[in-house]
Amino acid sequence: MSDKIRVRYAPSPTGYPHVGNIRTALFNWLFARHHGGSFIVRIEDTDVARTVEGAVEAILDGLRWLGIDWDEGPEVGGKFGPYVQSQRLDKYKAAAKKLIEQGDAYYCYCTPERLDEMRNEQMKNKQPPGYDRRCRDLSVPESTLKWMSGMKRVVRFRTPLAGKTAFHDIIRGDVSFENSTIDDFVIIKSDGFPTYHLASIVDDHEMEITHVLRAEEWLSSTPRHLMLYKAMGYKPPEFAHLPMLLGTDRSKLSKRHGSVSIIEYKEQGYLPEAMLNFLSLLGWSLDGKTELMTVKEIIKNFTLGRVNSTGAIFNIEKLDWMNGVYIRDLKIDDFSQRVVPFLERDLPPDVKRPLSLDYIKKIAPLVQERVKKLNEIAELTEFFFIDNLEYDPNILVAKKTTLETTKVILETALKGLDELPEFSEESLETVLRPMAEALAVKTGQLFGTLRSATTGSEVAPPLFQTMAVLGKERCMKRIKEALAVLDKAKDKTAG
RNA sequence: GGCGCAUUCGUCUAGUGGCCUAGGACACAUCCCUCUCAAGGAUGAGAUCACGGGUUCGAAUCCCGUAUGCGCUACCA
Repeated sequence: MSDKIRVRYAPSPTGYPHVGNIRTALFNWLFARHHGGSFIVRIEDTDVARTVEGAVEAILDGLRWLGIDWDEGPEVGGKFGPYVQSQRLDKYKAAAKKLIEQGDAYYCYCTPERLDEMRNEQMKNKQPPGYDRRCRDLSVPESTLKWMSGMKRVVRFRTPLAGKTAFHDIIRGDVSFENSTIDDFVIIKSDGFPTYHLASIVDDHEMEITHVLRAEEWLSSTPRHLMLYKAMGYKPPEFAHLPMLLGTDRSKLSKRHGSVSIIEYKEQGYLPEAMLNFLSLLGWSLDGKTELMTVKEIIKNFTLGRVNSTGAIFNIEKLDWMNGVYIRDLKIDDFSQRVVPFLERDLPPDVKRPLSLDYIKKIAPLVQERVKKLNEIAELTEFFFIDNLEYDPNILVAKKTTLETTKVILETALKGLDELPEFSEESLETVLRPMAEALAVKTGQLFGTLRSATTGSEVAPPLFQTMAVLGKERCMKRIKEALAVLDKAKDKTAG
């Protein structure tokens, strides 16, 4: 590995950026950065029918969000460009032409219908499905005649009928396949576009890729790629097939397992640094003990030797925990700023926008250690932003107290607060704690009732801090409203 | 069906022949702290290392077989 390492991430823009895919990108990037090599992004848009508009942008956004930067590729260019396969068709055509001329590939005129029929027949007879090589030995005149008559054709690779194709996978060790189990696969489709097999080997060669790190699902097609490298006279790169990301049922992670797009995780309020840390631990480990690491530390320690070969279930509970750790670790100003877009998005529409950053900075410390995801914050802090609380009288009355005592509690508190010269966490505590004793109720009962009155909820951040942020005026107003609600409830029970 | 890869607590993993009566983390349980919720601290439960054979003085670790899971088997990547 003394030569400069060059790796690539080659997504196909057929939809949202899947986390499994992004994990592959991450491992490539970590590997490149660890070794001081280059990380290249190449768009593999050779399937015209499945290409989705906006997918490229979404994929690049996902990478940018995580802080994965690329040295060559879309937007940044590079000396091996273009980095979009649909703009490199001439290269694949030239490669196919060379293969045909050498006798390593041939035109096939079989129709999709015929191939379908053939496969069904093979399945019915419990034969391994595969192309029956009908066009393999078509003579040049025969082929030309079919072409002139307007028949569609593809180009297939002439797979050796015997022998073995063996290679060394960095993660899995020595792997070998019988050539007889590999059929004559298509390299150029009838629309003139190459298949992945041809396009990737041509590009990997031209872009001087030294290591191909991709998901395990590609392991079985590696012998095809090796055959192509050999036929083209190219030196193949090293291969490392990464373990796959699995859903909870151990099948390949997909939409039906829940959120799979990296963008969805961003929108739910996962921190990119937490996501990156978590993803890096799916199939790789430092020592089995160290789990919380900065990107720098991960890069410093990332080696293929510590990548394991077993598929990993995407365990969202652990991600949630880790995200909570990262949230708690944030400096308060940083945390406040990250919270802003989530509050802007999630708070009720009648809350006036734009929100005040100064006000958010006061609220933020109260919830920072209470959330695992940023999208939980709006619900937790809504009472700081809305004008009118809706009280459930039941939550105002603390456990083991009566409606009457509750009224006394609120009235006493109201008086006590009114006399407070200064409305701060400390002053509130000094006046409220003795008040419980004077009222002969437990602090929990007093604080609970006040919490419900000032926040409208039984669960909220610590009382004194919360009230201090709310301010004297709002607290008093809310306590009065609570009292009114209590009166109404009393009338109802009486009447 | 064929071919390939994989198999350590529910989950992510450590382990590369003796340090393993298998370690860490998440989740879970109990307790402590406590104005609720969190956070934090402590403790605990949880794995006959898929199974069966070998090799070896000694195996989670090496070999073989079986089972199971997953992947591929497209003019998708």
